[in-house]
Parts: sequence; structure tokens; C-alpha cells
Amino acid sequence: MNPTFLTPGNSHALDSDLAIESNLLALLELLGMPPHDREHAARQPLVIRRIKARHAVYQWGEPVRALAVIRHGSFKLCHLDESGYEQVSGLAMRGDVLGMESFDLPQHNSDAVALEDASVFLLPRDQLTALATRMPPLAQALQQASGRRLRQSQALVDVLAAVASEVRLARFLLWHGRQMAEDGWSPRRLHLRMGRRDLASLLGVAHETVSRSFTALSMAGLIAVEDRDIEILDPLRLQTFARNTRRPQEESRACGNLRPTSAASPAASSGRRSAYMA
Amino acid sequence: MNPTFLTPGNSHALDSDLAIESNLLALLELLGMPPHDREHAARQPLVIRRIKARHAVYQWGEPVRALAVIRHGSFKLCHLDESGYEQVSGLAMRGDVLGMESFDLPQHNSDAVALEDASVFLLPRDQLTALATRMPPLAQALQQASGRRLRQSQALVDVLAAVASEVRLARFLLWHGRQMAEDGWSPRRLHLRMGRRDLASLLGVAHETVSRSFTALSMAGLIAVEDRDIEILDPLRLQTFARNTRRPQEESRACGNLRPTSAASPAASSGRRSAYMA
DNA sequence: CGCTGTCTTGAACTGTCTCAACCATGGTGG
DNA sequence: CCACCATGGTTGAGACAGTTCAAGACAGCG
Repeated sequence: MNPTFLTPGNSHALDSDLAIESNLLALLELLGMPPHDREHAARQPLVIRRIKARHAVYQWGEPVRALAVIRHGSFKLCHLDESGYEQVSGLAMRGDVLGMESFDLPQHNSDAVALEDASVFLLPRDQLTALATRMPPLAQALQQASGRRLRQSQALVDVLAAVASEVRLARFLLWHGRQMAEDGWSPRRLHLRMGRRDLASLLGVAHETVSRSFTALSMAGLIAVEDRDIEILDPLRLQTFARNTRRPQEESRACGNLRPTSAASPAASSGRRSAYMA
Repeated sequence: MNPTFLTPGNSHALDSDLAIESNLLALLELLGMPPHDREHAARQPLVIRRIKARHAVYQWGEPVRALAVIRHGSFKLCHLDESGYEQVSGLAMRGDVLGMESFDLPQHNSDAVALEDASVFLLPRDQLTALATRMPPLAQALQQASGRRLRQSQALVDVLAAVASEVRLARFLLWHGRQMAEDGWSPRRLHLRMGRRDLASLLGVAHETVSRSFTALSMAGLIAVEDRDIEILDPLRLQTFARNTRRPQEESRACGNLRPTSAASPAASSGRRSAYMA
């Protein structure tokens, strides 16, 4: 049924079962291009592929055949390092382009796994240059998307650069909130699509530490946590807290370490749902 | 904000003092393109700009005016975070393109600072699209460069993902060695262009820890250190050591923790030159 | 020469990792 | 229906490693 399980049958991912025809018009809209050249675009056929949760659009070692523009859903970029540890190295959402990091290579150098049911526009490599030259807006859109992915990658480095795990988490939440806001969602109510384990990998800490950081931030009243639904209660304090790159130094007085402070009610945990909740 | 903090007169960076004429031919060679369309390329004028060590090609907040392709020298990409801490978020060398991360933005979102005297080809933004459409090889080269920068950024995430500081350093050295090898240099003899402080920022650790990690690796006989000149003595062992993503676990026996081991001669340090040296 | 900047080393503290439980949930099958 | 397991999340305890603070050595330079 599913020719795109994580392992078998995924090699011919692009000649997919669930392919639908669409046109370039929708893609340009998705990429935020102004509606020029709509006439050309509308006539240009395009393939949509659906990906089920936990399945990959492409995997490490697979030949590179196309770019994939995310239509809906979100993906994690990851790869197994030599010791068998799954390193998550990025997140991608609606409007992001998958596959750029290995587009000039014969084979993919990472996996792109759907965190939920998702769909993408496919831009086959062999058609792309022709398409781009015929349609300057597309080329421009892709360039823009490339820049955005580069910035996201750098933003991730910023997240990783914080030493304290709570700061890392705080930065991640704020960054993710901003991402959501760009799509018109509330920057304060987040739904994490990944489990603690993946999040830990992304943040570069142990998954237990992620748990503890969540509790710490929520005990401090900065966020509310309910499983994978996060609400940012106090964006300003969270923001100033996230500034602490190194140990609380000068301006830490404002909202420095919440370690010794706020050792308030252990909030008699009655199970995982109500574990913390300001 | 002070547009010229690091260096005076840098605000009008692009209408530079030291501008020289060249042509596209050299650029395409630099970017590794096969010598097609040489005739067109040779006729296309191009501007070279020289940048002195510690000066910036562009800085945060500056309007984006051009891409810069590194002709010689190397750069660090960085930005001051809100707490005034300089976060280094990347490294760029010969053949890399600077400015892509903000090319679709009105203003730069990071600094690109020369680590030594350097020079770059300038590709003004307003001429670029025209150039690219007229010269497909250039467009392709830029796409390729974009992919490479993306991969570098992900590689950095990999480096940061390691928990142990020595592993981070080991991974960085190996990665840097590979970079050098791509340019035809030896992957075993490295000259670091950045100080311990910048390196620490890049690796996400304290600069003292970088020092200690260098000593640890050299005491283990994996590398030899002489100030900023590093020699990789045992690439294989270094490589297996760099695999340790998390705490020394299963395969750590092979070349796991070098902490309790190799507590050999403190090597009576007679100054910084000969501090460690296998 | 003293200055400053870079690098190294030492000692104490403390945060994070690891190992180990525990709880809740969801699915499976007897 | 419930026992059973697998999965994902939370929490505790101890050890170790990285940070921080502090000091010192050396090189370059005005």
C-alpha cells in the first residue's frame, strides 16, 4: 500500500503513487511571488506528491531528482551519523524548499522526513533550468527560498550557541513562534510536531534535559506546556531570558537565572497532562 | 547604530577604494565551471575589491548591494547577539559566495569579516539577474555555491551537535581539513585563521575549553599544535574519536575517552609555542 | 618599558549527562 | 474487557565535564 515506507520502495519516490497535477501558479503564490506572468504560470503543469507522517521525501544516498516545495505539513532534515545517532539538523515548513542542500550533488546527503501528513510540489531537476530561464519569477522565488533556508540554518546555529539548555529551548520556541507568525499563525500558541527526542537532537541536549527545561520555563511562568502544545505566556520575559548566551552576567538581573528563584509549588503532578501548567 | 564600528570608511564598502577591473572568466574558473562560453565571459567586466584583515565586506544592517565571491583569503560570518556577545556562525573560504543569506533582503543580517587580507569579486545585485540570464553557466555556478554554503551550515550544526568539547574540536578540524583538501591543500596541515576566542564562539564553548581541548587532543597524540598551526598526526584515530556524538558508549573502547588515559608527561610547558606538541 | 591581546593553566562550582525508575497512553490480542 | 507490551514523557540521584573566576606566560607594539 505504502510504497514509501521509511526503507523499502522509497527509491522511486518521485514517480509517486499519489501524484496530482497542478500548475506553477499555485507554486508562485506559495513562494510569495507577486502575481506577474500568471498566464504562463497557469499553463505550466506541475506535480504534487503527498507524503504520510514519518515517511521521507528523500533519503541519504538517494539520487537527486527534484526540488520539493512544501505545500502543507512540516519536515525534519536529519541524517544518521556514523555512530547510528539520528542527528536532526533542521526544520522546514510551508513554503520552504527541500533538497537545495544537495541539488548540485549526485546524491542526497540527508533525509527529509515528514513530521505529519504533508504534500509538496515537485520540481524535477532536468526541467528546472529550462523552467527557470523561461520564467524569471520562478528563478527569483527559488533564490529567495535559498536565502531563507540559509538564514534558518544560521538561526539554528544561534540556538545551539546558547550554553544553558533552558536558553536553547527558549530561543527555539521564540524562533519557532516567529516562523509560525510568518505564516499568519499566532506566534504564541505553538504545536510542536516533533517528540522530545527529536527536539533534543535538534537542540543538542539529552531528551531528559528537554523535559526538565520545559518544566523550568513553565515553573517560571514563561510558558505553559501541555504535551506538545506550548503557549508562550510572557513573550517579553522569555525574550530577555533567551538573550543569555553565556552565564548570567551583567544584564541577567532583569530575568537572569531562574534556577534558585521560583522554586515554588511543585504543583503536585497528577500525571503527564497536567504535569506543568503555570 | 554605528555603521563603521569594526573599521573606518567601511560604510560605503562597495564603491571601494581599492577596486580593480577583471572579467567573468576568472570568476567562472574560481567557481569551478568548465570553460564554456569563455568568449562571452572574457568580455564581461567585473570588479575586484580588496579587504584588509579584520575589516568587513559587509556588516549587519547595511543595505545589500552585491554578492561577493572570495578570490583569496577567508572570512568569518558573525553577528553581535543582543547581549553584546559576538556569535560566529560560519566560515567561508576561496570560492565561497558571501551575502547569499541576505540577498533577498533589503539589509544584511550578519557581518562578513576578513580573517586575513583578502579579495573578492563583486556581483552587484542589480546587474546579477541580467548577467545570469545572459550567462547560464554563471547562474548554475551560483546555484552550486548556494548548495555548498547550505551544506557547510549543516556541517556546522553537526559540529555543534557533539556534546564533548574535544569531539567538537576534532570534528571541526576534520571538516576544515576536508575544506582545505578541496582547494588542493593538505588536509593534515591546517593553519587556523581565527583566534581561540572566535573558534570558541564557533564551537559553542568557552575559549578556555578550546585551549584544554587542544591540549587533550595533542596529549593523546592525535594532533600537534603550534599556536594556530595544527597538524593532524593520526587522521584515522581522530576520525573514530570524532564519531562520539554522545558520551563514550559502545565503540568508545576503540578510541573513546582520552580523559583518564594518556595522562602522560605534563611536558613541562616552556611558554606558549611549545605548550603541546605530541 | 609597560601596555594590550592571545593563549594557557589552575581550582571551585554547577549544570548536564547518564542510568534508572515511574506514569500515562495506545494498540494488540487473548 | 483486561493483561500485556511498546512508546513517549517526566522525574530522581550521582558522576563528570564545562563554565567561571583568577592568575600567569609570552608576543607584538606604541
